[in-house]
Amino acid sequence: MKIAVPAPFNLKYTLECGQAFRWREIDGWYCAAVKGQGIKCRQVGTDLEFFTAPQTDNVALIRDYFRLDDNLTAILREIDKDDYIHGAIEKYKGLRLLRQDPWECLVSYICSAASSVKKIGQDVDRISKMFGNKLELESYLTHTFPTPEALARGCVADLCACSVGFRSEYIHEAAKAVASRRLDLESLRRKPYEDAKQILLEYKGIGEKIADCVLLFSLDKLEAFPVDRWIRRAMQENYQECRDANDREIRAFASRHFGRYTGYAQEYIYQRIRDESRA
DNA sequence: TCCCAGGCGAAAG
DNA sequence: CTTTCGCATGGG
Repeated sequence: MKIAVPAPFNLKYTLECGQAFRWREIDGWYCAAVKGQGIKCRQVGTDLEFFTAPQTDNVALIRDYFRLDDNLTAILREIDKDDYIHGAIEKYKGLRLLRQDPWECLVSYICSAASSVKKIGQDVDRISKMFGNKLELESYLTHTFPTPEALARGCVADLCACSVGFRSEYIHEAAKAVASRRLDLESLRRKPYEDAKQILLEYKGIGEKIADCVLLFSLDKLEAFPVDRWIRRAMQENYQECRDANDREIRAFASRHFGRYTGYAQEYIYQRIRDESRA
């Protein structure tokens, strides 16, 4: 299956920027399990070629997951407020936020605390292999991310075996909350950003940064601006107003500086600071 | 071997 | 209220 994607669109930047953790590049194709479906895809110019399974040719899934309805040109124009982010926009133009599954996103970012992008992917893979279902797509073998019920049924020791360490109890508690309907992640999509965030903050292991990541990467809160150690450094070093700012002040500055799409600004800045410090 | 990693919660100031 | 420290584990 092949669809034309709206420019700008860059699949590599979108899948390798560190917002999602289970994509693997094999022979020029990106493969992953997304929302219970296997996806294998590649970009050829302005086309996105893909396979999905077990539902074949699932265009709706692709359009939703890659946020193809976002007018990225208009969004980038709106956040292009200064030289620093302008440089990031020029270099990473086509990077799109994803609309991930909220449950997988929540667990992934609970795993992200004091970890690395590589290890998070390993953790989520181990969790999927232990608790998820087998999935085959065009000879690519993987596992779906487990349902909250599957994780809630498991024990904390099994999660520990996935090498998530001190995060295992946080994950298990979240699984029980979602499986029991005490926490309805999908309902947060319809609530105002601040209300949704306060609900997530009630759970152990979910702080300001992780809540913002879940809201931004899976629940359509483009006004969220997750502040991690990299973003903190980038903002303090490049914005006079943030020189001595704490995380709360950095979020407040970003919100008034970049406007309603500050979450997109965060992802472009994250890419720039990561690339420049890798050198 | 040592240090760091898309933080967080609890203790201490 | 803000700052400091311990936390499990794997990778560089």
